[in-house]
Order: sequence, then structure tokens, then C-alpha cells
Amino acid sequence: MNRAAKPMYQQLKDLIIGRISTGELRPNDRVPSENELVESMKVSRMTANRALRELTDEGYVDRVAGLGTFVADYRSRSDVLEVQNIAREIEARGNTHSAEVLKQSRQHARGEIARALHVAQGTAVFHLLLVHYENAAPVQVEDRYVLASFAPDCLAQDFTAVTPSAYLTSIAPLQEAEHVVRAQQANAAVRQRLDMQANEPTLVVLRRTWSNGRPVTFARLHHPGSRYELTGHYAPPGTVKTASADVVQLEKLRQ
Amino acid sequence: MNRAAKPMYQQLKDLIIGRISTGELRPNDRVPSENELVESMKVSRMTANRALRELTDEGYVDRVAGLGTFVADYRSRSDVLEVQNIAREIEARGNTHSAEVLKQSRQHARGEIARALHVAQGTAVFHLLLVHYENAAPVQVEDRYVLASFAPDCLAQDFTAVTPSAYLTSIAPLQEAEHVVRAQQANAAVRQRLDMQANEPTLVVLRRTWSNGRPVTFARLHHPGSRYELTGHYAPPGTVKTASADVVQLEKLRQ
DNA sequence: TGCAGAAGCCTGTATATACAACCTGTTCGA
DNA sequence: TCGAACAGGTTGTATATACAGGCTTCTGCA
Repeated sequence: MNRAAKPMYQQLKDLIIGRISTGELRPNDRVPSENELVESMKVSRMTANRALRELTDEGYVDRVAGLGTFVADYRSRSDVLEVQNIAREIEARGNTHSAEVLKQSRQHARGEIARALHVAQGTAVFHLLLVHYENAAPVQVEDRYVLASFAPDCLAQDFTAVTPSAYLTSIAPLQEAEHVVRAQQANAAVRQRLDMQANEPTLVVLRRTWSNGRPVTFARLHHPGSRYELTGHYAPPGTVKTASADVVQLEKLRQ
Repeated sequence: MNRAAKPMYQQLKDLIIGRISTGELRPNDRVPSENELVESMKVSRMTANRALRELTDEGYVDRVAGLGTFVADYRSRSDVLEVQNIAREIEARGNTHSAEVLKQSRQHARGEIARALHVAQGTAVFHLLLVHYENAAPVQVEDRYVLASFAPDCLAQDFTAVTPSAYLTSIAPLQEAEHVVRAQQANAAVRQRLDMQANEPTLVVLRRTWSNGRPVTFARLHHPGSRYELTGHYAPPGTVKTASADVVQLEKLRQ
């Protein structure tokens, strides 16, 4: 084995992840079977097995004995997207999501935006400002900056139909995310757009998302404290989640 | 292979996880090597290798080629604890943590507490109420309920020295966590204890934690919005984190 | 025509073997 | 005495092989 080269099973994993990332393999597509990899890649079946098994553990693919290996639906590995896709979240509650686009423009990154995205001052970015509604009530002001080089056709999108985060994940899988959560008093502009009462606090989420190792989007998400809350669930790998169905109940606990 | 029995590699994993859970194996203790497992458990080395490798992926152990396999420090798999161990968080910032215990009593679970912990009304629980300080400033009111059967000696603990979450993880690893994050206006009692100004919002975290498949503790954590924020980072398994060192910078972004 | 069974692919697991690379402690030589 | 070389245990990876069990398709018999 070449010491400089990555292990073979890792090369296989990278190869398949690459095909998924580029869209060559789409959700529910069939991934080469172990025996096909044995022939095409000249590896032993155990090596192919390890690569595909780890991809299963990591949520990239699903395997069915007797049938084959298939690209997992992105929805099934939702950790990154959990907080992100507000439309799906609202629809999961049985309500209707809609969005209003207030701004969709090209800008040059300045100051904190440039720093957050790790680019030089003046780099081209797209600035999106929209309000998300759950039924008729506004629940989120999304103030987002996207690296122009990452999403060149961003200005041509209709973000009332597809949310920015859904659009961005369709370009390339967002592989890493970082968020900061704060409770703040709303400034006047946000308070007016979220139809909030005076002194009602906002729940602010600052979120950066990475693709291929570099930050590609930075968002400030403002929510009315009285109508929105974040939920999260963590279980270590190798265990079966026991809580999930029960989250709703906890959400109803008031103090 | 017996069809009813679990696969051998899983039995090995369960065995070792069991020894860690009971405290027979403590952090940094040496875990039997692959060859020792081959002899004692009558398996092949590849099977032992798979068990130990998966335990590594899952954060239970660390392996060093040439040295051996060692029980991971709980601190190193901090996803569950990240938001939980406020003392460590404060000390990581170079500040001094202290705590004041306002209440430490035995109660019977009523209403929402019983529901949150999945126990019958009237089940014995311990109620803890404490305030955490960063240097001299209060940063968290911790209002926690612990299943009495899970931590029988809870009343004998000195929670100014060891935080409740550190104490609870010392009893048994907390394997699952669920949290809800809200922005709220503080009630008078919390506002006074956190030395907050009128109308300053609080960041409230409701958190349940599981051990061995059942909820064992439920906590309400109140933070002053102006002095505390939550941060999180997510990277899918199998990737290298690129952000971590950079979080501080984002935290400084103000709007 | 309809159904049972076989064939053939798939994944899941388990074993035996091999070599590389890493770490520690010992031994031997300058 | 100091340092290099070696031995022995450890993990990391890769291969060849084997059998069990699941799913689909085809085939041949009634």
C-alpha cells in the first residue's frame, strides 16, 4: 500500500460521495454493488463492503440485502438541515409555508460578512432578505449572504417557491454547519416585519454553512420569541433513538 | 452463526460498552487488544477489529497504533454535553465558574415534570435550583429535576464543587439528549437572580437527557440574553471539521 | 395459465492470513 | 554513558474465502 495514498476503502467512499455530490448519483439511484466494485476497482469484496458499510453508517446510502445499495434521500440525514429548512418544518406541522422576498441583489462583501465567509473585502456575494410565514403569521426573517461563485444563478431563483436553503443544498450538499443562538430584543425593522409586540424578544440564529471545506453562506435568522422555538435531539451513533416521537409533548410544557 | 443471536462484533461492542457503563473500565483505562479478544472470546482478529473500530467511530474508545485501545474521556465526545457543562465552558474561556445552590430537595413529580420524565405522578425526584456565575456575573439559572432512582445520593452532593451535569454523567453516561431553545421575557424571580435589566430577554433551554433508554433528568436553563449565547457545530461523520477554531470569530459578529 | 421452485444476484457476517506502520522497552555496541 | 538497532506487541489495511439469508427473476412442471 502506498503510504502517501489514502486507504483504498476511503478512496471508494470519496468516489461515491463525489458522484452523489455532483448529482451523477441522485437519491434512490442504485450504487454499484460490492461485486461490481470488486471488478471495476480491482479490490477485494471486504474492502468494497467496508466502504459501503461506512457510507451507510454515515447516512449517505441505504442498503437492502438481496436488492442493492441506494443513495439515501437527503431528508433522511437531516442533522444539518434540521434547523435550516423552515418550509419543511412548517409543513411537517401541517401548516402552510409561504415566503415574501424583500431583497435579492448582488453586493460586495464588506466587514463582518467578508470575515464570516472567509473572503477578501469586496468579493461578490448575493444578499437575500425574506420573510417566512406559517399560515398567515410571520415566523422568520431570513437575512442571508451567499458566495456568488458558489451559486452564480442565485438572482434568477424564485425564492417564494423554493427556500434559499433548499436551493443551496440542491447545488451541492452542505457538509458542515455552525450556528450561534441568541435571545435579543428586536430592532424596529425586524419587529415590524415579524408583527411583534413591543418588548417581545427575538430568537436569533447566526448560521454559517460549509461546502467542500469552505464557508459558502452566512445567514441571520430572526424569529419572534412567542411563536418560534428551536428543537434538537442528539443520540450517539450506534444507538437507537428513543425520544423522537415524544418531542412534541415536551414542546407543550410551559412554565 | 445463530440467527437469533446478535452478530459477534455487536456482542463484543456491547460487552465493552457494558464494562465502561458500569465503571469497570474508566476513562483512559486500557481496553483488551484485538489479539486478547481473539483469545478470550474465540473470534477472529477481523471481528475484534471491527468491534473496536466501530467503538472508535462512536467515540467510546481511542486507539493508537503500537500502543493499544483506551477508554475515551467523556469530555472528548462532547456533543451531548456541549451545551450542558457550563463550568467547563466558562473555564475554557479563561474565566472562573462558581455556583450557588438555592434549593436541593426531594419532591414528588407532578404534572409536566412527571410527563417529561415519563414517570407516574408522585414518583420521587430531586429538585435542584442553582445559579451559575462567570467570574462575578450570573449567567445561568439551572432548574433541574432528577429521577431519584437514578441518583439516590443526589442530596448529599456539593453542587458548588461539581455541577449537576458533571455529577450525573459520573453516575452513568447520558446517551441521548433533547433540547428546546426559546427566547422569552424573564419573570421577576429569574430576572433578579440573573441581575438582568427590565425587558432584557432570556435564552431558555429545556433539556431532557436519557440514560439506558429512559429520561432521567429534565432541566430548565435560563440565561441572560445579553451575556450568553449557544453555539453549535455540526459536521457529518467521516469528515474533518474545518470550522471549530473559528467559532470565536463568528461570535464577535454583531449586527 | 398458474404456481412452485430453482437460479442468481445482493448484503451481512465470520474467518484466516498477510504486510505495513507505529510505539515501547531492551539490548548491544561505540 | 549514550545512542542506534532490534524485538515484540499494537493498530491499520487488504485479500481470499466461506456461508447465511433476503429479494427478484426465470424456468419448468402441473
